[in-house]
Amino acid sequence: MLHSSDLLKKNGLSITESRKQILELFLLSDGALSHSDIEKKTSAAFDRVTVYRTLQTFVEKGIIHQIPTTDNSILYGLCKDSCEAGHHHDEHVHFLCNSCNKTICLDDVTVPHVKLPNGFKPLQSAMVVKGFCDDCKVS
Amino acid sequence: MLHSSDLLKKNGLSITESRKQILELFLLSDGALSHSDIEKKTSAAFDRVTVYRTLQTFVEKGIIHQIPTTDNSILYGLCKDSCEAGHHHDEHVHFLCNSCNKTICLDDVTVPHVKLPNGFKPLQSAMVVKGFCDDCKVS
DNA sequence: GTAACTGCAAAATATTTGCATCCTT
DNA sequence: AAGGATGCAAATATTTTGCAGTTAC
Repeated sequence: MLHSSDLLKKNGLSITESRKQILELFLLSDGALSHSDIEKKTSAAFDRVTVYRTLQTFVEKGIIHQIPTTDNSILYGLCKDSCEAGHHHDEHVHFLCNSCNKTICLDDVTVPHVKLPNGFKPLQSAMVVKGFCDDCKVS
Repeated sequence: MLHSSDLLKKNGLSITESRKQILELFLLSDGALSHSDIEKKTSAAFDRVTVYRTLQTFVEKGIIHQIPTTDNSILYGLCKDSCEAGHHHDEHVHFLCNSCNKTICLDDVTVPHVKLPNGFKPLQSAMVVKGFCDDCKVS
């Protein structure tokens, strides 16, 4: 298991309490996290501003990526190893469970290519599927 | 061309100045609009609160739909005729242009089905493709 | 006339910025 | 020791709520 300190070091970031703990949350979480999730899970141990700045830094370094949502919030998910600074490989499908409300990165499900109208040049795609996850499905 | 008053009437909404003008914006716009787009385009003729409530009403009635974004904002796009209250048919692809920054509903491009891991039950999918649109493409 | 809609005020919430202090290297 | 990261204060922005006055039907 990759430890948070290693991951920080690998990305040229200095190792601080807030970065370690916030990154640890992502490593342990099975779903994506929002800013407020992080505040709750760290019991507001860190200043709100620090959380904003830490998340921003992680996104810039390619440690986490942003997941599109239809409410006005941003969700963040851990990137796979293959992500690099400024060059996200986040073309996997995100799954949002209507029951437990977790958002899960389906790292192994890649976003399919679609045929666009003439003249449109696609560069990257994101996909969010809603439904019931494996734990919540009615079988 | 469908007129805003007809569309309001069809959805059982009373016809007011703000609803007419905001809906007109959507009918004339070639891209999706955010709350602040609407404030700008109406020159703040209406109270900010009215805009919030109008957009919410339109979403409930199925006149517009929300488009997922990775910044913390909500974009709204006009629904096709087939949308009904509480039952959106917005499974089309949304295109976000990196150059002109417009978000366009590609009504004719439906979101493809993806094979999910065992146990996941999909109900609806959303897809956003980024790139260059027809107007901005480098040819 | 009545129910629904709007605008205003204000509260609640979220985000950004500047700066002094502290911590990592 | 030096540069970067944090916390605090405060400014700014966004969203929600209650209520009184106005408008559509």
